[in-house]
Amino acid sequence: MTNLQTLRNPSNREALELVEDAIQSSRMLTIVGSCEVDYDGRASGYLAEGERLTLLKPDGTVLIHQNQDSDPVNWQPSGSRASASLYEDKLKLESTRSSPDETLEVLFHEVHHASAYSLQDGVELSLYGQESQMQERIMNEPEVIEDGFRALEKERESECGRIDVFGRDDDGNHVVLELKRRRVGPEAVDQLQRYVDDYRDKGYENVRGILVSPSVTDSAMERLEARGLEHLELEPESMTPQRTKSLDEFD
Amino acid sequence: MTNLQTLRNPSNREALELVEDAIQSSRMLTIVGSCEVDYDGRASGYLAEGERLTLLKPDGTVLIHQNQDSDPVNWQPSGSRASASLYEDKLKLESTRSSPDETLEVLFHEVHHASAYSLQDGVELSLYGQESQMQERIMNEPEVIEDGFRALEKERESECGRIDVFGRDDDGNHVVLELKRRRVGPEAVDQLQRYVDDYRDKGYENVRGILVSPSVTDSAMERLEARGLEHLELEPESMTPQRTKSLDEFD
DNA sequence: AAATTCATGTCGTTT
DNA sequence: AAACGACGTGAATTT
Repeated sequence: MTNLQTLRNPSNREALELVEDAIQSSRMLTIVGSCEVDYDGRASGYLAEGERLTLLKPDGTVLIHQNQDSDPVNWQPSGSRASASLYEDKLKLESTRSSPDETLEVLFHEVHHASAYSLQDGVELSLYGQESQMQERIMNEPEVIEDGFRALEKERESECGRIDVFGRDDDGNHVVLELKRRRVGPEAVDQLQRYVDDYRDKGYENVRGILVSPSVTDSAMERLEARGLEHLELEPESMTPQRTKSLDEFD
Repeated sequence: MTNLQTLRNPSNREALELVEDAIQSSRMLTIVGSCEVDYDGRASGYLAEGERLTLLKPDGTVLIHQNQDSDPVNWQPSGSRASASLYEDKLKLESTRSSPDETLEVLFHEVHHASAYSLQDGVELSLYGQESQMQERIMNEPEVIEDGFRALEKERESECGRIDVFGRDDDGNHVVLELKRRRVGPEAVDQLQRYVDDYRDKGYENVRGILVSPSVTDSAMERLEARGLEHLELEPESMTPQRTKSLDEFD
């Protein structure tokens, strides 16, 4: 890694120089110090003075992290534009974006530590066990749904969103599948229902709706039954269908 | 701030010492270096070697950030437990959690910079413009919904979730309100419908459902009309109801 | 621990 | 830019 710069207990003026340099040269920047934060945009917020870690990325992302929690206490998403200045002898980091118009102001009373990094990283994460992989599996092996099922199309358009998988069963019924990678509640039933409604409105008859997921909550199952919709148990990770009980397993 | 420790281009053995010390003493830790990452849990993933910034918080949170994006490329949420070791001369940071069982392994080939911080911060964010504030406003000033509306209860239980606001109108109808702080699509209509269904199932008659939000999409409006549900325009931030047209504004 | 919902959600994709 | 849905969503709240 080239260009690692660090300041320990700098004056706010020294810190400003590093911050402006990091923004200019598109380097990742960390600032640890005592600050207060103002946010105004979709909502508005104020965070009184305290010690936090602020991260400014080359793409404009700003993250302010406290001692706890995955989520930053304040932030600005990628595409925002940052600038720094001195305000009453304090270091002010300002980030703005548009649509929606939002501003984030971080006022550092004291900077304890600031660093700028040039990170070399072109690698992307490979992730397994997503809904898209359930979809591929079903397109390739439609029999995991049921004998005689034919998967005709994925991402088929409807009036209110895309249908994960559309197909036909052995009896010639149309079948709408809604896939979920994890256990789901009644909102997933309603999502399936929207697509089924849509095809019935278009004049299709004999439309079955099947929710495909590892499991569903009780209230989701009630709602499925009330609407005449079905559930099929399927795991995303191993992508193996419901395992039948072994001979040693009794009720 | 007490106890700021920093290592620049340390050996992996030196870095290990700092990491273990930070974990032991519950300090915030940043590690910038070249690493590969393995994740296994609800899904599984692999991130090949590259330079990133890793953040380990005192509460067990782990965040691995690349040059871009708000979201970490890999992470472990708060409550996870971290440990460090040397593995084939490399620094291995391992974090595990249970329910769900998940493990994250960060293998540093080279550490460029590592720092540990004790952050003093007991302050919480004050945030305005949330749904809960729309709710309070409506409980206090029910006339923002309509003349004669009485707000009887918030967070009232139903079979499938809590109703934001439950009340009665001037004609004695029961009224279910679903509040949203921003523009919403058809899924919000279905959420409202679930609560209305539930009260009708319980034998209530004359149940009105009103979606309260700054605006709705076209498909949401269609679905509202098809279901006989209503929409009321209300902003979360200023919390002022839909402004009536001034005399200068014509169609 | 399970269920439910909000969120300044963020992010990807398509229209 | 708007709409729509997935996400290893996270976080809060209640049962």
